[in-house]
Order: sequence, then structure tokens, then C-alpha cells
Amino acid sequence: MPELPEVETVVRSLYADVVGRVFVAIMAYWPRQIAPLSPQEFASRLTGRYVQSLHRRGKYIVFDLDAGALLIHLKMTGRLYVVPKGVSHPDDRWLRAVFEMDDGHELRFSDPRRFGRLLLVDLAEEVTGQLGPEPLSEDFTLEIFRTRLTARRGTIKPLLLDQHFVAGIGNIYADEALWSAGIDPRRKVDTLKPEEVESLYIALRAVLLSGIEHQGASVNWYRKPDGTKGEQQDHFNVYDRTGKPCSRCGTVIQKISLGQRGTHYCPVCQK
DNA sequence: CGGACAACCTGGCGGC
DNA sequence: TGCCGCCAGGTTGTCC
Repeated sequence: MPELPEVETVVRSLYADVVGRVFVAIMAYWPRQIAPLSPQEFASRLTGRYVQSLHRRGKYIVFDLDAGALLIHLKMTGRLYVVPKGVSHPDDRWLRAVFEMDDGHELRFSDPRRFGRLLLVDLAEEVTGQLGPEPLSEDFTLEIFRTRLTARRGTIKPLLLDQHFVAGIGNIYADEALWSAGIDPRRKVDTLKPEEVESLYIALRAVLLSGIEHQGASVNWYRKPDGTKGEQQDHFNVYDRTGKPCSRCGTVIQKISLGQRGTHYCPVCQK
């Protein structure tokens, strides 16, 4: 669920609380989430580390440390929040890791489904180097998008979800961007006309920016670090709107399965 | 390279 | 009210 806008919101929210801090004690409770390191290795290597900066790459939250980098992927149900040490929080019910900091606060990672991942590496690029371009960066031009698109075959929606193709897009923003561009999610990439590629490029960036502006979409699990919901769900045109009228043409929004993913679209205005 | 599918997990919800 | 079964979705790995 957390996609680029949600992760960006989390990073912006946590920034002031963690940058400049030193981790003084670490606990990790679910070994699979920090593999291949053991909880002991994970803790010992992070203890004493200084957080130089915090940023997002794709759906990864990247902590730049004075030695190495900590990457956190929230997957579907991961949450991060900062609270004073010793103070309980409702999400502690699913607490999976705690990072005690030198100012008396704790960064906590909660994740009911335990799909999230905490990776400690020497260089962030060991992980993020596999990702496609950042869709909101200046480097990601229409021509870059067009070139990358024409190098691929297959169906457009699953391609948008491929993190090697473009980083940060998930099920929500893929559906929303395709609706905005008026493109049927089942279209084969090589049938897209040049003007459709341009529409999709514009739509992708627009829906991601809208998502950031509204601090993410809280369909069910996503929450901002302060515990409140984002507001992007109030601006959905197709996602989670099955059976409701298309805001552009009034046709009932349909839901199908495409690449094993729920896919919402308007059968009339998406061609 | 693309597509299908299982695996990883649990909470929430619809149906009975 | 309670139980059952399914769905949700990010990513990886496997197989064809």
C-alpha cells in the first residue's frame, strides 16, 4: 500500500526527528525482516551510528549513516513512528523493531503482516541500484519514458508496477494514472500511440504529485507517522471505486484481475 | 523477456 | 454471535 507518495510523506514527517540523532540501542523481533543479518548483528552494527540524512528512493526509506545505510521497505502494512522511550503506542501491538535514539525518543517499526524489510548495507546502491528512474526527478523526461517504454513488451499496467522500469508506482497510482491518461490497463505497450505515451507520462507525474500533496492514500493500513490518515483516497477516480460512477463519463467503474492484481478502470473512457 | 503462480503474513470483512 | 474463507497488495523466486 505505501507507494511513492506515502513513503515520501513518511520520510518528510520523520526527517526532523531522526536526522542528527545517534542510535543508542536496537531491538529487532522478527529475524526474517532483517535477514541476512541476525538480530544481534543488526543491533551491534547499528548501535552508535549517526543519522546523517534521510531520503526516499522508490518505495525505500533510506537512512544515510556515518557508516553504511539502513533501508526500510514498508511493503503493505509497515508503519514508522517516533515516541518518547517508555511511552506506549497503539501500533505497538505489532511492534517488530525499536531504534532507541540519543534524545530519549524511539523510532518504532510496526508491521502486522511482517512483510516489511529492514536492510543494513554498506552502500544504499547495493539495493536501490536495481530500481528504475525516479518518476518525479528532472532526469525523468518524456523522452526517457518513451525510450524505456519502447524497449519493453507486454501489458502496460503490470509494466508500471515493475520497479525496475520506474520506481515507486504501486497498484493505486498505476490505476489512477491509467484512468487519467484514458488508457485501458490491458493495453499492450507496443500499441500505445505517441500521444498516449505523453498523456501517461503527464498523468503518472500528476497523480504522484497529488498523492504527495494529500500526504498519501489511507485505504486501510497506511498512516502517517503521527497516526493520522492521508487524504488522497478522497481524490480517487477509480481505485476502490468499483460500482461507482466514473467522474468523467458516469459509467460504472469495473474491477478486474490483471497480473494477479485488482485493477480498477472505466470501460468507456479508458481505451 | 513475459506471464502465471506460489510464498511471505495477518486483519478485516462478507457470507452463512 | 461466531466461524469460515477469502481478499488485500509489494516483492522475490520458480517455472514454462
